[in-house]
Amino acid sequence: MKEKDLRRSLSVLPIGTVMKLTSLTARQIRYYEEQGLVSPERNDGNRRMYSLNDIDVILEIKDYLDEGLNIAKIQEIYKKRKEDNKNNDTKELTDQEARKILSDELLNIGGLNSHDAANNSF
DNA sequence: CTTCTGACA
DNA sequence: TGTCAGTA
Repeated sequence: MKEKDLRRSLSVLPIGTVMKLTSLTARQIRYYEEQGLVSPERNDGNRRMYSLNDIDVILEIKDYLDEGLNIAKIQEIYKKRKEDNKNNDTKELTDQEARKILSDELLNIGGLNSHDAANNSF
């Protein structure tokens, strides 16, 4: 599985492709990099080259944003996720661990929704 | 033509 | 965020 992982980490997509794949504007994509959420390489002429991994991350960012999270929250989530990866560096994620990470992220989302006062209807 | 940085409404 | 300017 390392071959695919390596390929997935190859930065070969110009920002124009990322725009089409994520339905985001170049402005937003660059902004997310500014916030440290993605780290595209800089090949020729100082141009950003994204990897499939980056696409995945950006898509996730878009999802979180859609759920009402701000950049700060997303940064926290990724920071926590990084620490989690440090914890189990040599072994694969068990289903339980994956669940824990996901629920933890969802917890972060739910605990900070200030825009859904209407949700009190249940 | 496509992308980059900085800046302003 | 959108968008314009001046480059590379």
